[in-house]
Amino acid sequence: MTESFLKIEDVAKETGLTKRAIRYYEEIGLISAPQRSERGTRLYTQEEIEKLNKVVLAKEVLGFSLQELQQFIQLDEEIEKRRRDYRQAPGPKKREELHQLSEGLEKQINFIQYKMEKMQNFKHELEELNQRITDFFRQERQD
Amino acid sequence: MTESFLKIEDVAKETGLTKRAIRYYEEIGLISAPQRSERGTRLYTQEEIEKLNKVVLAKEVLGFSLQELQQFIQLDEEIEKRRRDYRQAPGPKKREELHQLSEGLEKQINFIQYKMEKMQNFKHELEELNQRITDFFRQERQD
DNA sequence: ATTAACCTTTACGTTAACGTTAGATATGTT
DNA sequence: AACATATCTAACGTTAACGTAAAGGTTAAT
Repeated sequence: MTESFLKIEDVAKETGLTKRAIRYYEEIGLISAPQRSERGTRLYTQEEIEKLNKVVLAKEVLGFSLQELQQFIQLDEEIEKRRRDYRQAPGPKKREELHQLSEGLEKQINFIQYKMEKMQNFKHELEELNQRITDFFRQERQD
Repeated sequence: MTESFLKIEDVAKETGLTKRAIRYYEEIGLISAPQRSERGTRLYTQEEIEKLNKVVLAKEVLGFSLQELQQFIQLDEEIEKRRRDYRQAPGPKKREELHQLSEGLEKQINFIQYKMEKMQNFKHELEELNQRITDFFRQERQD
């Protein structure tokens, strides 16, 4: 019946990570420590799995190191926190922090934009090469 | 007067790599060995620099490992070779090779496409976060 | 009740991609 | 000619991101 706690192997299967990697991510503080059962077994929530999936995606797709990811996550969490804390009462110092957060975000956005443009170029080159090959076959059929 | 040979430090400056990295890339076969002076000093051509710059770009932007890059480069070189060799006389076995090249290219293209889509999603998320922050400031100005 | 299959921590091993140091030449400058 | 610089090879060092093995405890099933 009590079905909602997930052990580490379930998490591993859902994220594609190994159990070792998951523990390692926790060890270096990339993800926060999950709840434990009375005997010490790690129990994960669905939310934590989604967080891990995000990590995996950002790592594999963006090619970020775990250190870089840590900064992203930190950014993300601070924003979440701010959103809760200062909904009605953003003090004057906090506004400065918000500005800095925004600047950090813009930097990251530009960086991704830059990467995407370069990737587009690269893709274009590959497509041109492939076009030449298929052109060759087409030409041959007209023999 | 003889100005056209570039020593390794020049290459390092133009590519942003270290001398060690350049020798290492040669060592693992990522780039081919350049000419040497009589006494053994590596002498690079402009073409080789451009090749290295491509490597740097692909590594940093695409987040590829040197192993993955090796496959890309191999692909690229084989295509170049084929283009010279079989312009008029593509034997029957070679046509099979061409097909395989094309398949390899398409895989890589799809892979890049996949990456770009995920990056787009990621970028969107960051932009939404940033939007919330700037929205907050805008709202405040209407106080 | 004894396997089998999990979980845990601890700790040493591994691979990629270089960094660093050493020792021997080479080149360029005054 | 001497001196600072740069180049070479060879070899050991380093860091990140885990892999793997050992030793022990728990739970599930036969």
